[in-house]
Amino acid sequence: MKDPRPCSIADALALVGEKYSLLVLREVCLGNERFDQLVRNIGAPRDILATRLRRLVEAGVLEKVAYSERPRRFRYRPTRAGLELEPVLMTLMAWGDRHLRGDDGRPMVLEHSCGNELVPVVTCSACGDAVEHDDLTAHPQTPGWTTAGPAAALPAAP
Amino acid sequence: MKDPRPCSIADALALVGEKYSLLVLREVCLGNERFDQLVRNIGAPRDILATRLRRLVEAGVLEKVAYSERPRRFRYRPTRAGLELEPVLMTLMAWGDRHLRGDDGRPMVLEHSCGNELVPVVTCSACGDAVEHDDLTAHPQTPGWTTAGPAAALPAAP
DNA sequence: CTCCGTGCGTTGGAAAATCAAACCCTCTCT
DNA sequence: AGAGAGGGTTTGATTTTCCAACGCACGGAG
Repeated sequence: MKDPRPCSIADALALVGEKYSLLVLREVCLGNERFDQLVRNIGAPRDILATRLRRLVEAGVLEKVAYSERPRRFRYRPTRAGLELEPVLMTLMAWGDRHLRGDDGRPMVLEHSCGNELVPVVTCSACGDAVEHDDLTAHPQTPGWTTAGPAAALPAAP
Repeated sequence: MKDPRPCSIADALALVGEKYSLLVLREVCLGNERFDQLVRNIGAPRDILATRLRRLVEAGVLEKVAYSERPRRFRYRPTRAGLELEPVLMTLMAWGDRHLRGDDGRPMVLEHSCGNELVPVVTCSACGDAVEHDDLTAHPQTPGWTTAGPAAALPAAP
């Protein structure tokens, strides 16, 4: 996943965008932290899951903790960085609920501590308003890149 | 990507979780809607990109619109459903900014209409508070599934 | 002690997806 | 006629995925 455009979305996806990675996060956030639970609940091949887990641990998203010596058994816990991926999961789930099923009911409902069913809304931390597409302006920080592309329509000849 | 657990996160990922799909969304949301722009800005092989675009169009996330007859030329525009994936992109970008770079500056800054740099926060639409992991309780809606797994620790024999 | 079951992976070979480069077609411009 | 842009498709090599089977370390039952 090499992306010509410098971009944190691409960088994040290079890490957690591989097949099953976000589902691993879903499970550990639900409290299912053991290898076999992950295999059963995600349906991933064991070898692939092992590979993903290694990567997520080395990236600091998960933590491999022994919950038993002799026999040595491990569980995978989300780190702070891992927990901070939950907003991604929530918005993804909300999108799936809205657009991928025809009111046959959601397969999972999240309850917020306020007592209501969680409907996640992305807001601007500065003004508190819900963020709409039209309210955004993108400012690339890398010289040579615009929102349109690399040195957009390069004018001068070499 | 068959997931044993009934889950909108898995369903959403089955559609937009393939390599490059979310980057396509990023580009069209930035206004880069032509095939060649997508190839250049994403760095995907042309054939794969063509495949992804077909899938996203047929799923109703993108719309293929001719912007020129003779020669026939197309652009890909986000539908309403496509635009509603932006919260996913925003939270993903924010996460990447926070955890994947050591303050060498973000590659892209989004400005909100309120005049401030956008820092996206996921809030509960009911109470308006920012959502933390510990504030959530999961309620599976599918009989046979708990947060722990399928018929968690099946007790009775067949 | 031997067999069974659990937990956590690794191994091997077949099947599928990805990749890069080349190719094709349709127009336009010079 | 030739060159170039736009929008893909084809080809063949390289990677990944997949899945079943195996390995190993233990604990308990018979």
